[in-house]
Amino acid sequence: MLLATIRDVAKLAGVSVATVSRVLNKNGYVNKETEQKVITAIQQLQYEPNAVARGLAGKRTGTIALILPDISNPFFPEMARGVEDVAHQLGYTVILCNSDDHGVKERSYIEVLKKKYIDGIIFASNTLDETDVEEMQKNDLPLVILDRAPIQDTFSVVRSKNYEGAQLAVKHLLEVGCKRIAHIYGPQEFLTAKERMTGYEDAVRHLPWYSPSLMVPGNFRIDGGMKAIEQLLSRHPDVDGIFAGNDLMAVGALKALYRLGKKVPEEVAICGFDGIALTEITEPEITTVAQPIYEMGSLAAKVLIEKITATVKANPIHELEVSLIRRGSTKRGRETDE
Amino acid sequence: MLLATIRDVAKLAGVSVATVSRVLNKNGYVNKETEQKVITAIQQLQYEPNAVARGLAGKRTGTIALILPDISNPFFPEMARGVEDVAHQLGYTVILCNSDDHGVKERSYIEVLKKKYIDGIIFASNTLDETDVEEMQKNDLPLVILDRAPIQDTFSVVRSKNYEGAQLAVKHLLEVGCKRIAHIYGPQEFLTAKERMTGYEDAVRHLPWYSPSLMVPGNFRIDGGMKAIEQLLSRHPDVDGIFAGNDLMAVGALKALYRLGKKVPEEVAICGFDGIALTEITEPEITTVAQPIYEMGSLAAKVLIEKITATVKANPIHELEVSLIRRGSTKRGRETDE
DNA sequence: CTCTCATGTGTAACCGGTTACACATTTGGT
DNA sequence: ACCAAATGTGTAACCGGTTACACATGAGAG
Repeated sequence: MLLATIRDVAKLAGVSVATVSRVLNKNGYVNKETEQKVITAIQQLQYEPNAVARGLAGKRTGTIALILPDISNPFFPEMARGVEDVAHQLGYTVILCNSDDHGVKERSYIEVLKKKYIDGIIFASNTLDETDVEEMQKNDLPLVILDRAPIQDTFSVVRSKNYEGAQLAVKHLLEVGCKRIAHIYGPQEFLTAKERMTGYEDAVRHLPWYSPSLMVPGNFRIDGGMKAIEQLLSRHPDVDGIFAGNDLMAVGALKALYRLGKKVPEEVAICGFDGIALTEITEPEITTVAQPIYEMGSLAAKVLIEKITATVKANPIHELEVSLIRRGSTKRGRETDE
Repeated sequence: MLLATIRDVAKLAGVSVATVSRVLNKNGYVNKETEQKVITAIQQLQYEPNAVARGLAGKRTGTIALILPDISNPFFPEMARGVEDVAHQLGYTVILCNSDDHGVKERSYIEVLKKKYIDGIIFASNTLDETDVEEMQKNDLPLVILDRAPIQDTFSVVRSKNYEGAQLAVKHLLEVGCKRIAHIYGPQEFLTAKERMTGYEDAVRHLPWYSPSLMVPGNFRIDGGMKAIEQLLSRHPDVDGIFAGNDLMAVGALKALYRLGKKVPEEVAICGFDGIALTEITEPEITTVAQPIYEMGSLAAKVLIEKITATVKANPIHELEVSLIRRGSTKRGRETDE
């Protein structure tokens, strides 16, 4: 059975295709009675407008793209879910792209996406630079970027309070009685990693025990957290609190400490950052500064679709709150607990 | 700057659009010299064929859809990654859909996807029934289904050996000295859960200690695993081996046992199923029967795209091997270890 | 009693490709 | 030398929508 076209509907309703199109898109003038005839014809034929033809004629495909480093990194599925939920709700469809934070791959995706008349892109990937952004701007492709600084007002940004979150983490570790708090920082090409590190530094630099060597690098992955702990403990065996730049490294830290026979939280307390589900499956569960990951995704989608449909182009910056989730990895006697 | 069209290229090369199209699609006869002129013109204009127009004219959009229950369920990101990698490599784009295993949502996605001239669908979601499949067949939408029985030869199936895997798990638990092995089974509407349960039953039913009450239901999630353990241990305090129907429930079992003060693996050994990354972050790490999750995704994409491009429609059934990954949760003295 | 403007509808061009068909011109087999 | 098949290329219809523009009607303003 072949699908009905707008011309079939027009014929059956005894009107022109233009009128049918007006009914469909609710624009232009249409007489109430005429409209009813058209609606009846549409129902009779079970007519569904062809999205591809629509895309070609109207330059709108109802499709957005989500470019992220790697969907199998546990941070992103929840964000992707947020994006997809909102998009679906608003009648959009989401294309998934894994860039591996690799500029070439990212650009090749953008090429394809432009050819497909994508309506907009959400970038949760970190590679593209100013030039790329300008390039997009020229094609006036609406753009929302996650975890970037709002350097330009030409694109919208969704991020959360990394600096404040880091301070929250340190403050909490101090409260539970830590006397020497180290930080495992992420790759400095990520703004998030940088900001969290600065937050840590500003929170501890005035304290008597502070030393720059308490900061060790990690790669934002589990193995990076493990290596960091080995390195750290050989340098500072007396460390009793760890603020990891993200949750995966916190998991790694926990693992490494366990293998070294250090008790968590009794001997060393750990606090992560991100609030991914993984932090609830370890034993003890890991205290973390949670970003509203799902909301970051859903908000990004909302903002993007607003940009797509809006006539005036605003480029708001959304900075979301983070919150400390206290769990076993920092639970000590001295804490006045709930 | 407006993008060049095929007519611009034709004009510049001094040929007709048909010829340009022939060069583009490498079909029909084209003289070598003519071809060269066209190629030069394409490069000069930086011409990129418009995918939407192509879709409208040729009924091929180079887009496939992946319908899964929930991308934030840790089983699926890796599979999605497999799908996307292959798709991207073969020049296809992937649309992501979360069905929540909800029939209505699934069908609403299918509606939209048909309108968008999607080339094919990979189903990792379990809701659609015979009628739906036939419906797809009528629209001759290529289909690949994961984890379904090969009841019909009208669609392709990718699955792995659940029954054999379950037997593998039980055999391993016996080998490490378990004397009484329980099974936490998943929701029986999932074929996978059913097959794993049958595998377990067939492996233990002849053993002296066997009792049907050693099988307790779980929901394939962490909390389900925890509840199952509580229920199980009150019924059979002497259980010393757990075969969980999937890894999430194995994680839950581990958590619950830890809280009840049972030592893993010394007092109770645990084996999961799936091979998701989560099993490596707990302490001890969890032994599991690993499915080749990434490969299931990449194979599904390969099969689907083959179906899309092939003229003759075969509907192969691919049943992948599973493998036991031995980890801490079943490591006991008596095991002859590597 | 005109004139203007809001309302209502149809025609046909257009979006940017693919491809059926027509029309050469070679090639090669007998 | 003759004719069928292979090679090469162009014209124009088509995919299924959107929309600019033309045209008609009726109402309210001056």
